[in-house]
Amino acid sequence: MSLDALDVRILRSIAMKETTSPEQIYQETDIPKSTVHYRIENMKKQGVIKNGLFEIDLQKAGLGLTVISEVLAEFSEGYQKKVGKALSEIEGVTDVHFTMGDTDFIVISRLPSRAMVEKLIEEFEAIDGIQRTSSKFVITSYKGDESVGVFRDYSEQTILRSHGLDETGDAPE
Amino acid sequence: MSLDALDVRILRSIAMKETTSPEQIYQETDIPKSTVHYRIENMKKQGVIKNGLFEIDLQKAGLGLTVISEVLAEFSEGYQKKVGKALSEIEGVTDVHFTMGDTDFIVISRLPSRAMVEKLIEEFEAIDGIQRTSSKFVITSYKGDESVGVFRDYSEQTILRSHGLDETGDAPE
DNA sequence: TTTGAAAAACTTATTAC
DNA sequence: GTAATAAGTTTTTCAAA
Repeated sequence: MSLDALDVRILRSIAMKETTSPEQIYQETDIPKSTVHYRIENMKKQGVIKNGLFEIDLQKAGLGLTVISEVLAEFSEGYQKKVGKALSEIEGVTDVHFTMGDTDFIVISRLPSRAMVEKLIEEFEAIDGIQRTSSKFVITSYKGDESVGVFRDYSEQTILRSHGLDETGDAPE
Repeated sequence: MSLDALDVRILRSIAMKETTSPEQIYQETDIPKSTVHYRIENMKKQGVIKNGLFEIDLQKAGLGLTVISEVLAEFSEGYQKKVGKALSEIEGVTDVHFTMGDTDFIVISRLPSRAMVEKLIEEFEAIDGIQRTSSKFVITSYKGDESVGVFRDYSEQTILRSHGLDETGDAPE
């Protein structure tokens, strides 16, 4: 199953406006209620949308690659908050935990493809105060592999590309 | 803000039946629709429930302690799946990722209190094939500190106790 | 705070384009 | 895939306890 531009716009709207109401999704996206309804039912059938709370299956939504990173930052007054926020804003990052001990941050990211990992690491290292990062790939997630809010964490473009589509929703030539 | 027995039953029902519909919650819990509605509105006002998709604020729900554990397991045929499942079933565990590299599993748990950490580690180490674990506390989560499904991961008892209540929902003598 | 019943709002199905 | 409408359900409100 592959999502198209309409699906992605609907899923993003669900995540951004935090609603599942066809009426509200219509107001946000201008996609007619009846179409919204039709698409959502389809995505349910195909397992992309998992329940009445509209949890998203990350695999099926094209975000099947999970990366766990340890991020070491240098100490300076108030650095923790600044770095924490900067990490949170990187596309694909879904969890940022500041921990006790020598590692500082544990960051979890969901990406469409291996190609985006390099970009992710670069963005980590571009943050002022970050000293060192160490990332590992997740092979299988036995728990915690769905999410309600992920679509907040990506541009429409990124998701479309992960399904082999350009911004219009057509396959690029 | 503190949840009571009714709130907890409603939140669990939302997580288990995967719905936010007052009608369905009523069928599961026997709490009248209008009461369900009243309680949900209250929890929204207080920030326990965060949006139309009913994401739960873990802090406010009494699950504010996050623990990240590395779990090293010994290799044997098919051990990965067995251990992954066993880890997933431990109360409080919300994420289990099997990774490339020497660490094997990264496990994330949400707990009501420090008192439950010891129990958690014991349960890890009781699993057949687990060699070594290393856990750290999360001090602040800059992202990823809400969840739709958490209430699936606890018994009603555990949540009630974390709010200083016994199984009837009354404060114990 | 709880509740049952009434009113209001919304979703879903249907039809035609 | 869209649009409009009608039918069916559901949520939400409300006044009383």
